[in-house]
Amino acid sequence: MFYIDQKSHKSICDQIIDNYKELIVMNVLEYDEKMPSVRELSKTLRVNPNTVQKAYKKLEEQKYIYVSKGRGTFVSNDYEKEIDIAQLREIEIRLADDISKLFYLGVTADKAREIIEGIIAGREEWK
Amino acid sequence: MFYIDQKSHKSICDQIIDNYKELIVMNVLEYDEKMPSVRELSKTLRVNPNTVQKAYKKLEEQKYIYVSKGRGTFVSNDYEKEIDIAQLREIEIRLADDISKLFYLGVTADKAREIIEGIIAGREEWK
DNA sequence: ACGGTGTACTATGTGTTGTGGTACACTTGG
DNA sequence: CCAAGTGTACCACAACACATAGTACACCGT
Repeated sequence: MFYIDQKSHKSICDQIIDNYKELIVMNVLEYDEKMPSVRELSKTLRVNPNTVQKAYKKLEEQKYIYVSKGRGTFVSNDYEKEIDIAQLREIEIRLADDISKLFYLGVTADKAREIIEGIIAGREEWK
Repeated sequence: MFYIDQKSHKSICDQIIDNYKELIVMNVLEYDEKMPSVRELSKTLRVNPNTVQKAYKKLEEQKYIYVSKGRGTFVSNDYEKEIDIAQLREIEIRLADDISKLFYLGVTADKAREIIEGIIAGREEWK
């Protein structure tokens, strides 16, 4: 399980979303595995049930989980099927923006490549 | 000159900051060149003078511009001298976060490299 | 029928951002 | 010298996002 960083710049809702995406994509959680209920997770993480519900709703919209009313929420594997183009564009814009900021700091193109290769390599190790 | 996107997710203040960093780093504005006054720029961009002032203040803190009280604000070139480690770390974290999101979408490591190389190459052309 | 589940809604407090307005100190040019 | 232009520093206000608090309803399985 993960924990919530109250001091983070990221909203609690986004932290829940990203942590679960990580767990699901890395297959720590398996297909059809039951998620904690909204009320239970809100107790565990000590956040408001509404915040958890908001996170679950977005995860469901993006097909990372699916819902069976009255039974609970479960891990899906539909997320693999096709890449969401709109979200991809959004991330590309943010990446371009942050890479620009590297240049503003005086980082050279090669140094930027080096930094990013380090990040990607770091992720691959765990996969 | 640039313009402000009122619909952007980025704050007006940050838009001013980033646009000027771009102009300064790309040498569109030269060393010692006079910047528009706070009041003038606020009229041009149709935003509040306080917002422009906030942006100028941050640009001055980061040595992109310097101020001569009563005379005006001018482009600096001190930004080249050394890389701000704290800011670099911040950007690295955001980059790592966005690259993670690429993985969540099902993008492979090689495809991620391709996307990022495209962004960097795009910037280099203009330099 | 009951308890656990997801869902929906309203209301409230807080923090950030942008705006509006005022005041002051400084420099330059007439 | 003085007026105009400049940066700087406040304060108050509105809008918005976020998290919280509480309530109510519908669904499912035992």
